[in-house]
Amino acid sequence: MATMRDVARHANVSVTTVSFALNNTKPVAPATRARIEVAMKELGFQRNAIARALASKRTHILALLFPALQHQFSGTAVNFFTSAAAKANELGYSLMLWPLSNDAEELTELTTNGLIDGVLLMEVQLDDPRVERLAKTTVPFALIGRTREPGDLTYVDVNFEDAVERGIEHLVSLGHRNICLVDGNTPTHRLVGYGPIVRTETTYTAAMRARGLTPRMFSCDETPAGGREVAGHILDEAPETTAILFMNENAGFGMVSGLRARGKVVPDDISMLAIGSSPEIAALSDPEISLMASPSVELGQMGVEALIGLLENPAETPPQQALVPCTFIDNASIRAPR
Amino acid sequence: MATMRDVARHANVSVTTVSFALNNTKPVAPATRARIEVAMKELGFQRNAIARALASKRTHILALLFPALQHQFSGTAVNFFTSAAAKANELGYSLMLWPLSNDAEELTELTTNGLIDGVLLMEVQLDDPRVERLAKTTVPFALIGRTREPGDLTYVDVNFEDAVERGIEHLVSLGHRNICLVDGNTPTHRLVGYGPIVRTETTYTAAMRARGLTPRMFSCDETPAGGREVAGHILDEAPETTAILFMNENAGFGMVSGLRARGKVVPDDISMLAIGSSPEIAALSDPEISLMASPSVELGQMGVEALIGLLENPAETPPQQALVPCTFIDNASIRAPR
DNA sequence: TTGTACGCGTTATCAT
DNA sequence: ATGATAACGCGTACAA
Repeated sequence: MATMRDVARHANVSVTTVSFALNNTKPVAPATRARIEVAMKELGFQRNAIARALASKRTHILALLFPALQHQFSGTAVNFFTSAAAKANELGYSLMLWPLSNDAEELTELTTNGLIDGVLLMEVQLDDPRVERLAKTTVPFALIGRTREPGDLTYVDVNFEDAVERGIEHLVSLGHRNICLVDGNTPTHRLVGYGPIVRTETTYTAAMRARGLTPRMFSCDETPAGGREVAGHILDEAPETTAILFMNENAGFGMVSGLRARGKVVPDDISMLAIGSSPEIAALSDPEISLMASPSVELGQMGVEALIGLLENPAETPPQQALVPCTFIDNASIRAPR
Repeated sequence: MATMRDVARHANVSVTTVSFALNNTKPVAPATRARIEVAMKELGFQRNAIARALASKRTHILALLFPALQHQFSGTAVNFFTSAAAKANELGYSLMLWPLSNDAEELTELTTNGLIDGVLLMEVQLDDPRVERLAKTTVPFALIGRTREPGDLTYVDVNFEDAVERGIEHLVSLGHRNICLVDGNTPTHRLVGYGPIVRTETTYTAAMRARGLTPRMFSCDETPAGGREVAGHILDEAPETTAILFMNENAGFGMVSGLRARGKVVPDDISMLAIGSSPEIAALSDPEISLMASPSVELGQMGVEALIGLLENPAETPPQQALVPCTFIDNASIRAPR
């Protein structure tokens, strides 16, 4: 591998000048710059990222932290990873993957060994211990999702409130008045408080009341079996239901068949609208489920952008805080009530 | 941040000794080692990964390369990423994500800037240009999947041949004799040759012939719509079919409903067996699809292990080449023919 | 067993 | 506009 010294010699200049030319740190005479560029081509030179990092104290590496134990996390995750990594590359950064068990040690080690410039935190909970821990370090970080009180933390989150509000409005405009909500029900969610679910429940309740309608909430496991079961509950306990709003991708499949088993057809008898699902998964259902699609690609891109912004404009005010709307995709699971 | 110099001073030794103690490079007197450890604790010392890399010429960073444009790639991908990253961490490495467009430049830049120790290549095609390019560099690399002629390249791949063979055997043992194959049909697959599909078709044909049965192959888009369409073709062109072997996760959903639309029920009238699918996705179908589950977690782990083996035992013979079997999960889509 | 001193390939400071 | 030279923090001959 050719080093800057080789290039410098080859071009009859000092390494300093080569560095200036490469980084545009200081003006370099066009003629010398040309010589340098020729030398670089001839030697196939490429700057050593490690030496660069050691001298400049910036590695241009970002860490993507996510819980090692996934729950649902299906179609959206890959899109998210991919778009985040692509955007990072585009901006001259690399993205590192850190599946963390809930071990505190790891996190501190990771953030203090000088390998990374910043951290992107996925699957943020309402009261996330990782956030508190990171806040004590000096490593810049951005959240995907947000805590209960984000303060001036940098974050990018899905605008579930907006999605629920628009979803209900759409259903109501079609004539639905008995709309129930079904969400997930894992131990994690109930214990630590999973933002999307809590915010969705809150918004749902408020949006229904604001229209003089009665909120009816159900929960079930994030499995088709859970969906079949809850379908029965809904028909038993809220038989007047004409539309179901749900943020439980996997259970959706079971709900369709659970309803069918009881003689109810989607969408003829009951409409269904998924919140925060992915188009790929929703399209697998029969009928294809209409959904408020989670903006996973945008989330990945914006998260990276926000973090890099934080790194490169240290004292930016105000902090980057973005709520990204879902996209309504009207497939075949909604129609006006009879 | 405390450096080794600080620790050395604090413990009244030289940095050399600290380094020896940390790396076990040379023996260190128990007493000195104790003093050093105390000093490290008190100062909260942690080695700087970058300086370490610069001096040792090993970054302990691996790159995971995958095509930026995904096709199917759903449930398995997240598991794969996660398990690979976790295994890397466990072995003292970090995993970097590189969604590459098919741009040659990027690849060479990436491999010559000294940032990574080795490369893990995903979604390897039968004649993969990336492999040829990498072979010309000095960067060690391992394949997930394999080329037509892997030679002595290090790779880990799914044993599709075994999965198909076992799948057919299972169906035949239940009495099925008219088993057709459905696979994917994207431009990429047809043009460059996608190993899993080619190998599956070959094995399927051979396995059928070996049993005196007639192979019938169909292809369709990797969408539910594609599945519905091909279901019609199958009923028209091969009405004697009693079982369908398919490696087209998304189309599977469409096939079930396409068959049902023509009055055929899975599994009563026709059995279905997915090859290389994921349990999560297969469970979403109604009935739940029986499958040969892709060993994505093992693949991620083994790929990383193989690569690290290559890095740390430079002249290992023979090269690590592993074929990982699928796991048969018998859900509810198979039964004996009438 | 421990220490001295140099090298790794850049960036950054201070001259010129 | 360009150049010497000192960091950056750690690994490792070589010496003692």
